Amino acid sequence: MKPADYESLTAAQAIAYQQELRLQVKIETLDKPIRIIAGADISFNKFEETVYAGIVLFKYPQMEVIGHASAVSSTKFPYISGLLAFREVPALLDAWNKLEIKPDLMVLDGQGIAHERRLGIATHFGLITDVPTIGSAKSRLRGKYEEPANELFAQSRMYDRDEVIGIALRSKKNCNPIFISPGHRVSMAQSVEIIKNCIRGYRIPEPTRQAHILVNQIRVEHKDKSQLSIFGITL
DNA sequence: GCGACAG
DNA sequence: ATCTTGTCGC
Repeated sequence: MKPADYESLTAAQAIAYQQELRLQVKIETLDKPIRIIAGADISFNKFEETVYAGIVLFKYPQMEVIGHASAVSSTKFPYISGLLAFREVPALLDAWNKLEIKPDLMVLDGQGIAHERRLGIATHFGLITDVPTIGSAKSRLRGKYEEPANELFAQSRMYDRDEVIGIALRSKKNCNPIFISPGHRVSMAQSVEIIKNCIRGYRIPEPTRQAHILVNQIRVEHKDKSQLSIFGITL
């Protein structure tokens, strides 16, 4: 199954595919050094099928931006909780293929294994590109956890039954926690350490924060361009 | 049946 | 996710 064919899947088929992919997920220690890290995100206008995907590259752990790539794509797959990857991965893959340099690890906006079938978007993307990934979500999808103390980097485990599927991390004091989980080919402990190293005074870690800024401005520019054409203005 | 529900 | 001004708290 190719990401380009996700559009034709029904929700039931998508779930069945996740059950297949689940068997290939590797949550293990990454022993290769991380020199380049990337952040990825998607933006779109409500009610429209166009999606804007972007990936930003950073030197790690300095976190200096060293490059980026983006792609404008289209999808008919609706947003369904638990099936986010089928809507966003195809566009992200387009941006990924345009990348001059491939990162050693990528941070995605969403869950890794902190998912009902352990197949959040970060896990899904890592699996099909064979790149180590980490999921950094702004809200919880799955798992019970206790509120982390209101101190920088306070954390608490997220449980699904007896399994630890993620960590609720206070990335900034007086802000709600973010939810970290390994996506593919990295461990839980590494995932949290790496994300902590990516925090630069904001609640959202730099990789996804910068990727979000990138795709948002691309979307707005694209919107301005289509608005101008309505008025018959050409540039 | 009811509540929950990444982006 | 996106639409949006002010506003309350650290």
